[in-house]
Amino acid sequence: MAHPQLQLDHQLCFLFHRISRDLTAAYRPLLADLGLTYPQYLAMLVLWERDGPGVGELGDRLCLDSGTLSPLVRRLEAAGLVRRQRGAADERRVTVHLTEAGRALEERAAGVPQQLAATLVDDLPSYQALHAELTALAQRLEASTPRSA
Amino acid sequence: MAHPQLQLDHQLCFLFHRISRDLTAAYRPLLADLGLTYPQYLAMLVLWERDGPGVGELGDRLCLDSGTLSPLVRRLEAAGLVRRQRGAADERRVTVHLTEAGRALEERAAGVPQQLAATLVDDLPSYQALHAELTALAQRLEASTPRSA
DNA sequence: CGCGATTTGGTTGTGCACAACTCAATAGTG
DNA sequence: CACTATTGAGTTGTGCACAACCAAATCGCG
Repeated sequence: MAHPQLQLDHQLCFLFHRISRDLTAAYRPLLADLGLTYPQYLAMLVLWERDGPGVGELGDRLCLDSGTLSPLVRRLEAAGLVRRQRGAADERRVTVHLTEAGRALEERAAGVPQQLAATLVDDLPSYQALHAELTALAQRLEASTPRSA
Repeated sequence: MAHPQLQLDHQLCFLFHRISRDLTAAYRPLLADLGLTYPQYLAMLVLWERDGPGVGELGDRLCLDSGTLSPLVRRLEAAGLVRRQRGAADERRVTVHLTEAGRALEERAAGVPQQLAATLVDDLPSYQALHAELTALAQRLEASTPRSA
C-alpha cells in the first residue's frame, strides 16, 4: 500500500457519511407514514418548536441556505402542512406558518424518536455521551468551515 | 412544549446529518484542487486500494447502489481517471480500472487526510475512540436497516 | 431626497442518494 | 435443450445540497 493513510476503513469521514445515510434510511419508513422526507421532518421539528419563523431563521436552524430551503418549503406548502406569508412591514421577508394539518401532524410524529432510539444506542448514558461528543465535534467543524447561507 | 422529545437540539440524527454535510464542506476546497467531489474521492480511495473491481463490488464497498454509482463512474470516466471494461467471460459484468491519470492522482491526494484530521479531533486517542464508537454504531445500524443494493 | 450597497428570498445548474424499473446475459431446472 | 428465474448494470424520476446568480425591497450616506 503506497499510501496507507488513504485506506477507506480508516476514514472517519466515510463513517459519518455512511451513518448519516443509514439513519436517513432508518427514518424513511416511519416518515413515509407521515408523508415526509427526513429534511422535511427536520423543518417541521423547527416549526413545532416555534411557529412562524422567516425562511432565513429556518435556514439558520437547519444550517441550510435558501437554495435548498425554498423548494423544500414549497413542497411542504403543496402538501398542505404549511402556509407562506409575505411580510407586511418588510416585503422581502416570508414567514412560514403551520396549517391545522401541520399542527395536527405533531401528534402523529411524537412516537418517531423513540422508535429510532433503540436502534442507535443501548442505554441512555452512552446516548448522552455520544451526543456530547458529536456536539463538540459539530462546533469545532462549524468554527473551521463557516457556513455562508 | 407539547412533545419535548421532538426538540431538534436533542436529535442525535440531526447531528450526524449536519456533521456529515460539514465534513463534505471541509473536503470540498481540498478535493476541488483534484477535480473530485467527495463521493468521487471515496470511489477513488477504493480503486487505489485495489484496482479493477466490478461496479457491484465498488457499490458494496461504498454502500451505494447502481443507480448512484453508474453515473458517478461515468463522470470519473469522462474526467479521464477511470476506464470501464465489459467482462469477457460474463458480459453483464463491468470492471472499473484506473487510467494513468487516475493512478497519478493518488500522489496528489496523499496529503488530504492529514489536512482534515486537525479539524476533526485534537489528539490521536480521541480520534481512535470516536472511530471505534462510530464503527460499532454503523454495524448496529447496518444490521437493523439492511441495505438492498 | 437620490442613489449605491446590503439584505432576503428565489432560480438555475450540477451532482449525490434512492426507489422503481428495464434489459441483456447467465444460471438453474425440468 | 428449452424455459424460467436470477443477476448485473443501467435508466428514470424525485428530492436534497450547494454554488452562482438574480430581482426586489430596504437601508444608509451624501
